Amino acid sequence: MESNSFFFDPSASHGNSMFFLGNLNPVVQGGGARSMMNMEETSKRRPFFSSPEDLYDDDFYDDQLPEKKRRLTTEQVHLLEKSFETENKLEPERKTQLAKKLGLQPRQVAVWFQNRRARWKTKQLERDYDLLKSTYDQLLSNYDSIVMDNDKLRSEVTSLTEKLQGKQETANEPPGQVPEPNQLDPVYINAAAIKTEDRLSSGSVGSAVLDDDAPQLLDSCDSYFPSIVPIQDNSNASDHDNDRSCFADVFVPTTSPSHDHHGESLAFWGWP
DNA sequence: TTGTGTTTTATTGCCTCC
DNA sequence: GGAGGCAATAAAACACAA
Repeated sequence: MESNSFFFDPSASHGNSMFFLGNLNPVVQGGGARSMMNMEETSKRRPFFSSPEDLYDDDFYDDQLPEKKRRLTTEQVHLLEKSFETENKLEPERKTQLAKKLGLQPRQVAVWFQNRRARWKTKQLERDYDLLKSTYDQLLSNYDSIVMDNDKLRSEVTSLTEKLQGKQETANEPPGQVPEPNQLDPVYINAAAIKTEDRLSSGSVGSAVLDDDAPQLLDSCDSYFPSIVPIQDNSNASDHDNDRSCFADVFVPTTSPSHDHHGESLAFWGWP
């Protein structure tokens, strides 16, 4: 099985387990331990899982490339992936079983799962970010079209108001002849319609002209999107959730995602 | 071939849970 | 206090463009 076939031979007399787990060979350690090595020590480094006997074996030097941090074979990775799909946490029994099956140290299996969970979490974060971004973009586009509609309606109201005032002035011209408003007159109907509509649409500038009794709201985020801003109580949200924008609460998922075997991410986002 | 960026394997240190 | 998880990190292995 290629150059690293010894991975699959747990019965081999290398004593790999002790050699690896017992840290008897500092030159094969990674991370901080390695960083402390000088150049001379580095040049003497031997492959992973080599036994003291191997180090004196010429054939060993022929067979094994120096400085090897061996990757798992595709078969090993495949089996580990399958196992990870079933359950992303590793109970001691399963770890031992998998290690035996793969010819790896239980520690290696545990490390692989640890790293795999980290990779999965990163991917999940990317997916969540993409989802949030597309939701945000869609909301932004909706907001823009609503603003445009609103501007259009406002200018319509203004022009109709001006027309109405002009008509009234013309009608008042002959002294002593103040006609009763004819309820069938299109102008009257229009004005009444505007008045009703204006009451329904809170915060229109036009309402100030037509109806001083209508509620006067500030032209703010709150006034135009009352249903968006305070959707739900976020009192138990984390600290960084408190500095939210007008749209922040819109991103609350409408349904809780189902708990799958990767429940870790759900917890990460604070979902129950 | 070589420089550089990415992925994978592994360690370390800290934290939490039992 | 030991076991296990996670974040941060190192370093080998790998991919790939110039």
